[in-house]
Amino acid sequence: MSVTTKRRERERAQRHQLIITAARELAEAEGWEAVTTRRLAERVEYSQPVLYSHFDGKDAILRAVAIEGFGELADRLRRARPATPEPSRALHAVCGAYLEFAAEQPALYQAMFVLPTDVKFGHAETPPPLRTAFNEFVSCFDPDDPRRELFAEVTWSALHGMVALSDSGRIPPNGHTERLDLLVTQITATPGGPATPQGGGEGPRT
Amino acid sequence: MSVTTKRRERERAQRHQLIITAARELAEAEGWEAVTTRRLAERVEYSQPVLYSHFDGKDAILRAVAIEGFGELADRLRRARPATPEPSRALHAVCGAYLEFAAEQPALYQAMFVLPTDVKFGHAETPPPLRTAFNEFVSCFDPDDPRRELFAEVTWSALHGMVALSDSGRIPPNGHTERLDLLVTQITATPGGPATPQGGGEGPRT
DNA sequence: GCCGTTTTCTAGCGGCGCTAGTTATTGAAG
DNA sequence: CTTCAATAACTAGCGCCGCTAGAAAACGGC
Repeated sequence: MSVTTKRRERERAQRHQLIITAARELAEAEGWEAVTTRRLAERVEYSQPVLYSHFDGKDAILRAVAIEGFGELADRLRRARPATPEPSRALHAVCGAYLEFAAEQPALYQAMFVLPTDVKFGHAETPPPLRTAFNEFVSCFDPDDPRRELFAEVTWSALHGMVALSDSGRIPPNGHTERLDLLVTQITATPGGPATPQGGGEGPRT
Repeated sequence: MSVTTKRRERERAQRHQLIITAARELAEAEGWEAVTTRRLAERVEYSQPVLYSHFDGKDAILRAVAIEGFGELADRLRRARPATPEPSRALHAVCGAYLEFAAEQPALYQAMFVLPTDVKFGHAETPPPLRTAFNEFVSCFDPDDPRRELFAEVTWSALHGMVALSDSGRIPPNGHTERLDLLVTQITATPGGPATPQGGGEGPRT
């Protein structure tokens, strides 16, 4: 392999990343509906078919953006979760970081969790960063609780619901702090409570 | 106004509904991405421009479908919530009905809560059925609790998160029963648990 | 039976994702 | 230094999209 070939491959890799970044920036600036192959090509200063020499199609570009996002989210959540033994605080920190991430980069979040995708979740071929991100939630719960994954799922669902609903204008975003606080309080609460002794098998059984 | 004019208006109203129903059925059968104005026109056996004499555009048709859905959801939730004083059971019933609704008619649900919309939520001009539906959640909580709306918001968010994530293949749908049970248990739990009577202002103020 | 209004249709615009076929570029052999 | 096969990039175009202008048809009132 000649030295020039090497250079070409390097340039090609750079352009690959350039496309991803351009798509992401364009989406963040004007929304995903503005990200067309024509506009994207114009932005990277190449013709349209060049995109198809790097990706299988528009969906693949979107997927690449999403995967990039998974890594960044995982980093962020890991940094947020302090090595505190107190579960409530750790969970609050992780959930807060999640909401921040979604609020700061709504288009990226959409690519990851809203737009149709064929990225496998909870599967064998799930992107490792995605698993890592989810595990940050799991790690906030008691390691001895066999239901900690379930707790993580419900927590994540609630957060995603908040993000999705506020992002599409279905709930006002200013109540997020209160919702976050309430969510964490309730998810870490012990059922039964002082005032409501609903027998032993509280809740309709799992 | 002549009698024939009346007939024409009646027929026109029927066609209006026909378009909405056709859009809904087509979406439910093949997904919203398959609902194009051309296919829709073909289905109602009129030419494409006729759609635009009934609606301002494709978005308006979608909005009409969503509003129809709000009414049906409100009915469903109202029927589900029994006149039980026990909050946990009522909430479980309403949440269960919500998830059923979403699972049975995923495309309708998407039109209501996922696809971009300009329907006003939590506003003055919010469609009444939508308010009604949301109030079914609110009514599950203690009328004396000033935070019952907040509780309803968080509950709804969590449900929506479950629906959205499972609908797009991001969490497996078979865990829904467990997630529902856990959500209701936690949301109706008293924070602090049996051992921690949390004084008056539990949680970081609202 | 005619005419103005209203309704409906045909045809087409610009833009979409994507691709076939052609041109330009380039590294290496003669 | 020239020539040539291979590679890279482009132009042009396909079928589809949402939407609309202008023609054609249907129809009520006289």
